[in-house]
Amino acid sequence: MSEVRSAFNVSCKNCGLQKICFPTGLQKDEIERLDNIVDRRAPLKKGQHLFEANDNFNALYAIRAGVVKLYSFTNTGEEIVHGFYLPGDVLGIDALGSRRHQYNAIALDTTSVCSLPFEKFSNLTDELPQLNKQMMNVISKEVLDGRMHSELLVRRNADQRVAQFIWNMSERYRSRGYASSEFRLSILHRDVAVYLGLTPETVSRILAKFHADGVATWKKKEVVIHDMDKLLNTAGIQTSCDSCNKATA
Amino acid sequence: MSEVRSAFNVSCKNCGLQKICFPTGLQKDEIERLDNIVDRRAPLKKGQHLFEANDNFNALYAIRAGVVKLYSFTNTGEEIVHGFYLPGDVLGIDALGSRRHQYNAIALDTTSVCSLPFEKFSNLTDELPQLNKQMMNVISKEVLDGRMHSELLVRRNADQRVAQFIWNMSERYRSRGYASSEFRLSILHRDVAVYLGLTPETVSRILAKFHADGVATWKKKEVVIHDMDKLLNTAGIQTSCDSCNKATA
DNA sequence: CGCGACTTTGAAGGCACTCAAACACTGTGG
DNA sequence: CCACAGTGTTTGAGTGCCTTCAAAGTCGCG
Repeated sequence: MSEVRSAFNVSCKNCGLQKICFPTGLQKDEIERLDNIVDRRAPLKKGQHLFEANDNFNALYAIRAGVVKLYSFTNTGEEIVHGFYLPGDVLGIDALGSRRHQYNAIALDTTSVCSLPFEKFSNLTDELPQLNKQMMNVISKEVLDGRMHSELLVRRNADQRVAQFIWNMSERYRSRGYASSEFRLSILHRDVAVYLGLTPETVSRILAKFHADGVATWKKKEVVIHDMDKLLNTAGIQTSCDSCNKATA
Repeated sequence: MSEVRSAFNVSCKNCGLQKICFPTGLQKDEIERLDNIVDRRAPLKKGQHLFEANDNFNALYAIRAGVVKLYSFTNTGEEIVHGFYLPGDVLGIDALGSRRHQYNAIALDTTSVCSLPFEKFSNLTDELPQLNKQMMNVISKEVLDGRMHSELLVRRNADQRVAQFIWNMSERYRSRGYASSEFRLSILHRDVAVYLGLTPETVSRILAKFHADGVATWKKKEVVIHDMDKLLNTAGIQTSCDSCNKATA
């Protein structure tokens, strides 16, 4: 526990997430300036909200540890899950335009965040071109993430959706330097189902099949990928297709 | 024809789309500076690409007249339609991070755009805070648009999707000052189907039903909404639900 | 231990897809 | 001006995937 506690208070320059988060490409003294405006609060407990829809927009949040679910509701009261945010990811982009949060952000596990008061951060981006560029990258990532989500929901069957979700999580852990074929995932199957536009029952059946087929196992928050090729195949992702996105007509 | 031609060369300060596009909130002299960097090209003919996936990112594009479809392909060669862009909308956000376009943008009709060379534009945003803010709004809109698209694809049946699409288009025309219950829509049913994650056959059947039920008619690029309440009802949109997005658990 | 929340498993049904064929519209060339 | 090809739309019949509903099973925590 003390080990975890200490991890909560690391400064940007000593943070292992530099490559993912805002400091990317910044000089040492620039990181220091960023560091100075970062507000490190006490970690959120599981079930606590980082912000809620309609809250005033005060800050961007960089996740240091844990998982956050971004969600809202339809007019009929059904939950919509927009995404899951891992260490190094940035939350709050949804409020940039209106200065009010559009969605709810809830911790799915004990979660620690770095808060970046937007006024100060905005002033800093004016002075540091590299930080401004990185801000663009972060926003751009948010846009592409949304598109990827849509892509997942269009004309992909349930098997492909679940397989792609597992693969995507694996990739995100890999890019952060963690094991990619075996990792802990504090996300309920129920939440994944909603995210993928499926029912919990369907997800359960598919995970059972994946387990039986030796593709991957997801039990009790522990994910193990047994056969990456099979997983990619099930997801409908061929690795050798460079010109797929090229316009043809 | 000469009437159309002249519309292609209007400067920002005389453009009817100020409220939608970048000039929002800018002072007269600021609009002039923006005007100076705008590159107004010859209109695109139907079927011409504004840019294609993997193209270098040179400029943002503001649509002055016409319609543009943003699309790509899955690894299996199926088309994915990300959205349709109307006059006043801004295209090219997808390339902000990587400096390469991620998707293809094709004109669905004769289309005129204002090109904003990104280097110059970027320098200008550094000098004009209001423009920078408006840039944030534009990007933010792109993010929310993506989320709305995902929302449409999750747990909404075919009827609701089509109804919501028609309503959405109607709203977009209304916000631009055009008639909202009767408008021209140069989008193929086929493209709408792909955008909504449906087949053309399904869309056709639903439009036939909407016509029979006196909800709306869409024939030969002409959309007429007969009963807005019925349409909203079919789309599953109740207008009186302020607290729907509020977190409850 | 016992409760609540989540997950698993089974059976039945419906919505949207697939396949197929006819129909309508558009532009082109004879 | 008409014939005709190409593309998009409509309509019908049959099927399959995923949902829905229901109930039992498991996990986590006070």
